[in-house]
Amino acid sequence: MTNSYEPQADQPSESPAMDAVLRSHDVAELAGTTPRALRHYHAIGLLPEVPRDPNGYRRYSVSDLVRVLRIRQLADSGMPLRSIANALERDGQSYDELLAELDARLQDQAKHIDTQRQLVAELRRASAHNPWIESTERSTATRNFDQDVWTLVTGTDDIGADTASALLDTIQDESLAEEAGNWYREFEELESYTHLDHASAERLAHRIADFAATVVAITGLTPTAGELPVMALIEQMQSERLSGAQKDVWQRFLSIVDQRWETRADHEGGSRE
Amino acid sequence: MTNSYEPQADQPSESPAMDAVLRSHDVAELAGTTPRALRHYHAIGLLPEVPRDPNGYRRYSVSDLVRVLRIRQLADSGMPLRSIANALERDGQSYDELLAELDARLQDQAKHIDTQRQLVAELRRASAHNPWIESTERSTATRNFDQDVWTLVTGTDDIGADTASALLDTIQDESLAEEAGNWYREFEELESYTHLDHASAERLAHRIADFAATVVAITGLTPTAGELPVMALIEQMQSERLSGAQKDVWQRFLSIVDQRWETRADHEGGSRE
DNA sequence: TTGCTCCTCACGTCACGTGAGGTGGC
DNA sequence: TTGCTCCTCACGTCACGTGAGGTGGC
Repeated sequence: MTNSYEPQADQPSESPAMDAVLRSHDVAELAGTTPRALRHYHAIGLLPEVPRDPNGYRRYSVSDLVRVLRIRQLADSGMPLRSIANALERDGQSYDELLAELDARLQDQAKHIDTQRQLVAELRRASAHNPWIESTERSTATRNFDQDVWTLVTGTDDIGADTASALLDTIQDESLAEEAGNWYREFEELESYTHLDHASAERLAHRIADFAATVVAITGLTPTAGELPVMALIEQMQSERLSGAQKDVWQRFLSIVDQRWETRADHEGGSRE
Repeated sequence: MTNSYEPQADQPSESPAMDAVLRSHDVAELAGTTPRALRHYHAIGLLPEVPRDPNGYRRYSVSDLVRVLRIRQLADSGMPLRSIANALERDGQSYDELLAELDARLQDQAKHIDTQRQLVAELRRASAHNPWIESTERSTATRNFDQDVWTLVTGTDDIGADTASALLDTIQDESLAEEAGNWYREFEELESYTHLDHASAERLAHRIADFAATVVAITGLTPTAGELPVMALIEQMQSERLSGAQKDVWQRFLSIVDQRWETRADHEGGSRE
């Protein structure tokens, strides 16, 4: 296609014969797309079929190019192809309404992405500073277990990630971290034992219960957390993966906490309902 | 699944039997998704197959639930499923790098949406105030033609939409709008004529050329725009859609402009190259 | 004859939703 | 027997990209 005149001798006309042929490649390039995309538009009826050359090549007019340009303007703006045909046959007023709707949808998408980025930020924060959970002092099995508990707590809706984080922060407090580390190490060492003698089990269970009491006192949390569905899941995971000795100690720990709590509730004349 | 103990008589164990079965619906609900999605994860190998009940139902453990929760956390954050398996078996350091990459991609997406919204805004501005083009004084054919020229000019890369807008604004200037409307109405009335007598054609062509000279003087644009590829397209569209009389007048107009320009270039001793 | 552009199928993409058709336990 | 949940195919979605296989003009 050139800018020069090419008068056709056989066809006298006052205007020059500007019959240079636009083929799919030309139209596509001018509109910033590909021949394949044009065929796609034909296939879905968005772009009417155009006449063919004897060899089957499509012959586009400038008017066809204009339609393709408009299709691309709207598609590049994020409008789905099946809305575009409709949009192009509207007049100013309702055309603008369509664009307003499109903009609203784009705004929703932007908000959604923003939400996703906040989730990513939360995941990064959680994985970055969870020294208690990530501590390399612990065995792989223990670490995996703790990470899974963390996922259960933060991933289900029962307990907010905030509450869980606050709890972890409390435990990581200097005055508590050492004692936590001590009983947890003992507990971890039971990993490969199916049984434990009564006295040792009771001793460790009480130690954990004392620690729990301290945490409860500091945070103001109540042990009724045991009634949350997610706690049932955690208990079931314990039965799936803890050793016999560990399960024994943990059951004793839970019994002690229950007893103490009931005693206290009686004293205060309160009820747990 | 309840929080109560259900000891199994045949199987003495120190820990309660927490063997409540998690089925696809349970796991899906706890993780905020659907059984169908879980089957999909199995199918693509993201979630290992789990044991079945005699009736073929899948039996999930809490550990399986944990994996699903992690899958959903990442998927909700916008990570594609095929990256998630990889992400879940990494340790802290490289896991965080993956999340950083994810965040970068999300940021790109946000920018893309922002670009799209700017395009929508441009389209709305263009359709909102183009009184010259949208004027109901003109015939449908003329209006369509002008709109198509506008699309060609703004949709291809030759001329910036800014330059085009500035040109339109100039024409819409009060001192020019009336004369523009006058000759354009005359030109439009030739819509259904194939021929026009020599004198009338010359008179109208000169009138248009005078107007063009005024615009050129005001805007400082040079008539070399005729050498741009998009001008060839516009000329071809004229040959596709203008009447014989209109094409005649337009060719005369172009000749007059060319002559005047060459004369002036000679006077100034300049050249158009 | 080789290279280039065009053509028509037709599969693949992404994360499931949605029937279709069938089965097991209340 | 009816209703519910689960199961396995298998198609549809969105806008083309990407070969596969073939043809016409230089």
